[in-house]
Amino acid sequence: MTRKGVATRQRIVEGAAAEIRERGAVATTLDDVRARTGTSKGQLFHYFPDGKDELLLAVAKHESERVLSDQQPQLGDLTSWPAWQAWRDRVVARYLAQGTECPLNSLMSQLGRGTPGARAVTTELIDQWQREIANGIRHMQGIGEVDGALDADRSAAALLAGIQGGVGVMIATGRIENLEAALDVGIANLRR
Amino acid sequence: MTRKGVATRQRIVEGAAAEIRERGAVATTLDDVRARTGTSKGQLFHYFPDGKDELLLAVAKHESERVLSDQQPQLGDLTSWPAWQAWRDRVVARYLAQGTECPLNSLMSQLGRGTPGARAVTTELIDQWQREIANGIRHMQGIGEVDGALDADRSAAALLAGIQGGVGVMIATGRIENLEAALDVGIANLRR
DNA sequence: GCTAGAATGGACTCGTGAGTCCAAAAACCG
DNA sequence: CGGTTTTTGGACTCACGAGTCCATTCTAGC
Repeated sequence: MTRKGVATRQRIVEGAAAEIRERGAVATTLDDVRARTGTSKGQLFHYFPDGKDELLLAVAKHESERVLSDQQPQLGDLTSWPAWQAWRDRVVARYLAQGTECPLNSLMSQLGRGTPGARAVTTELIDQWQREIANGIRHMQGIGEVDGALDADRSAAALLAGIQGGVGVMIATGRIENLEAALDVGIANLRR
Repeated sequence: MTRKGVATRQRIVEGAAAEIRERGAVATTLDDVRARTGTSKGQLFHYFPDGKDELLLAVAKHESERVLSDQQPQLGDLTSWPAWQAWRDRVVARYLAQGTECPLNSLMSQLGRGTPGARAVTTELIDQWQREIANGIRHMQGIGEVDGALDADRSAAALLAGIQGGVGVMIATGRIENLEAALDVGIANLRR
C-alpha cells in the first residue's frame, strides 16, 4: 500500500467515525461515508474488502483508542487524591461533552456483540482501563493512603463498572448524576 | 378492539420480544416476527399503524417491565442483610441466564435514544429501580444498620450505576466479575 | 340471522443500500 | 522512460425489507 493509500484509508475511517458520532451507526450508510470523505465505492471496497463490517470494526478500534487517550494524562497518574479528583473531573467532562450518543455502543450493537473481532476490541479496552485504575489503587496503597488489605483488582472492577453504568444511564436518560455519584462514592470508599 | 384482537396484539409483542432476545433487534425483521407469530403483514400494520418503530417501542416497554419483575420479590424487600444478599444473587443469576444479548440496549440503539418514546421507557425504568434501592437503604438506616448520615439517593444512584456497568461489561466481554464486584463492594460499603 | 366494524391473508410496490465490475488515472520502481 | 501495480470513479445489479392495499372472513350486538 502506497503513502497515498494509507492516507485515504485513514480519511475513510475518521470520516466514518465522525459521521457515526453525529448520527449513530444505525443511520450511517456507506454512501454517507462516501459523500463525507469524498471517496468512491471502489475505494471503500478497495480498502475494506469485507465491506461495511470491516469498516465498522476499524472505526470501533479507532473509537476505543480515543476512550482511553481522552483520559490521559490523568488516568496514568493516579498518585495523589487531588490527582484522582482531576481524573474524575476529566471523565465527567468527557462524557458530558459526548452527549447522548455513544459511538462504541452503537457500533457494537450493529456488529453484533458475539462477533470475535468486536468482542476483542471491547475486551481489550475494558482490560486496559481496569488495569490502569488498579495501578492507581496499588500506588495509593504503597504510600499508605489506601488500606493495604483491599483487593485492588476487585475494587478497580467495581469502580469501572460504576463508570460504565453511569455513562450508560447518562446516555439513556441524559442525566449525569449517576456517573458523578458512582465516581464520588467509589473514590470516597477507597479513601476510608 | 375485540378480545381476539388484544390476544393477537399480545402474541405479536411477545413473539417479537422472543425473536429479539434470540437474534438481536438489528437482525429481526417484520417477516421474522410474522413467521414466528403466525400472522400476516395486514395484522402487523393493523395493530401497529406506525409500523416497525411502534412495534419495537411496545416490545421495549414489555422488556423493561421484565427487568424489574425478574428481581421481585427480593428487590422490594431489602430489609435485612441476608435479604440484600438474596437480591444480589438474584441479579447475578438473572444476567448470567440472559447471556450476552441485551434486548433493551439492542432495542434502544435501533430506535435511537433521542426518541421521546424510547427515552421515556428507559427513564421510567431507571427511576423506579433506583427508587426501590433507595427505599431499601432508608429501611436499613431506620433499623440502624446503615449510617443515617448517608445520602440514600446518592448511594442508590452509585449502586445502580455499578449494576448497569457490570451488566454492560458482561454483555461486552462475557465476564461476570465486574457485576459481582460492583454489587459486593457496593453493599459492603453500605454495611460499614 | 343480519349488518357494521374488526380481523386476517397475502400479493404488490417501492426505495434503499450493500456489493460488483471494469476502465481510466496515478504512483512506484527498475 | 516503460511496464506494473495501486488507486480511483462511478455506473450497475441485486436482494431485501418496510409499508400499502384490497378482498375475504370473522365477531359482536341488535
